[in-house]
Amino acid sequence: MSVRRTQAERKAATMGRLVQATAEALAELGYARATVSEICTRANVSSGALFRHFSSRLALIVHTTETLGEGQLTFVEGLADSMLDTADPVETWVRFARDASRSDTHAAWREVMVAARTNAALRTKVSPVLQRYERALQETALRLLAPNAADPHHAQMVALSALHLFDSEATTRMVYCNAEIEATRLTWACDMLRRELGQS
Amino acid sequence: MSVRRTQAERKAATMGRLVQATAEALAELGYARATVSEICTRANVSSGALFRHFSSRLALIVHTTETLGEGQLTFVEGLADSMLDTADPVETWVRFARDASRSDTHAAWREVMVAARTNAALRTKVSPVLQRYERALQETALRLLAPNAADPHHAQMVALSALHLFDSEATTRMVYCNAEIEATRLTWACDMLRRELGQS
DNA sequence: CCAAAAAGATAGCGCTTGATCTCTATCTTA
DNA sequence: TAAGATAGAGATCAAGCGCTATCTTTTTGG
Repeated sequence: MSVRRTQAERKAATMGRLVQATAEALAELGYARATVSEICTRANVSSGALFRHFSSRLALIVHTTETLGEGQLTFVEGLADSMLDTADPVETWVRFARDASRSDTHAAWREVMVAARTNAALRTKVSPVLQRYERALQETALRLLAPNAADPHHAQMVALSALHLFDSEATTRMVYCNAEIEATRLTWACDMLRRELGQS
Repeated sequence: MSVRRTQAERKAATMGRLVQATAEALAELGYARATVSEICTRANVSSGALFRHFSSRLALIVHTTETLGEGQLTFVEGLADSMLDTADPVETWVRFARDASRSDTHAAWREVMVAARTNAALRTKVSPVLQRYERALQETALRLLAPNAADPHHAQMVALSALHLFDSEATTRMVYCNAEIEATRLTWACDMLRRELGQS
């Protein structure tokens, strides 16, 4: 070892490991069981070191949530950029919606949001993060799906509703999975979205 | 006081109080913080008494979940019965979907389902409960919305997807509420559902 | 009316939690 | 290179957890 690193580099490295470990623990174990010691074990960092960089478990989780949101946004924006002149943006959007909803990233994100409902301190910290995330997502949806929509608000609402479709499905499918419905829902979502956005 | 009751009545009464207290604690505090002592305080029952009737906290929560599911089902079936020959069953269904999604009952239900994703013991116990619930809901939806549907499976999927729309909304609206979208979504859901079911 | 049984209350056990404290290792600056 | 600042380690703490053993109260059946 003995690679010489600046303090800033050391700090960034361990903070990065902590954020990733937090996301994994949230996805695998849920909010309540993503404990400080669990996260420290996964990140290979002592609890003393954790509390040097984050004032509390709450601060660490909020920071992790922000990072997850930013990651998702850059991904979907890149997706939109590369698909702007594609034949079928609706299929791209629906596929993204389902895949993203089922990802570990989204599982961690949802754990935080569900916990925020009953945790006032977490909620106030995370509410603006969710707001920024949804706003950015709306804009990207509009840009990709209905750039010339007569009623942009309506088109955005429809696009976000498509996300909701798979978001709720992803929440319960780990408990009880209805494969038949899931398959038909995917194709139906594409058809329905085309119909609903087509009248612009 | 000193009202003389049979042992069966005493037992049923305290079990009922425990179930209701569990549901309230789940809705208000979430799965992790719906602790045994919290539930006992709300139900005015000692923890010793709790563990006489329920072998573990898990057993109590599973039993509460079953009770909540049955309650929802009898409610929606009653709704369907009284609305069978109504002019606009779609509006009834969508209104029910949104109101139910926002109820404390559903909040408690969702807490259990979210916890089940990362809790294997809870998941195996609660999976058949969710399965029965969804099956019954599908049948009722079909009976109310599209009794003569050419493709019953498709109609059921569309009806359940409408539920998902508001379910996901209800999860996040406590953290960040977009009133504008919520309002337009309600009317759009009715219109969309009519279009999608109308082709039977 | 009274023993047996069932229901309920109380105390506390073993364990885990988030956070803090002290101390050492490493890096930075003069 | 010495002095000071930052990063990390690890023991420790009070509080709260699910659960059980034990005791008291209420109901039951002969």
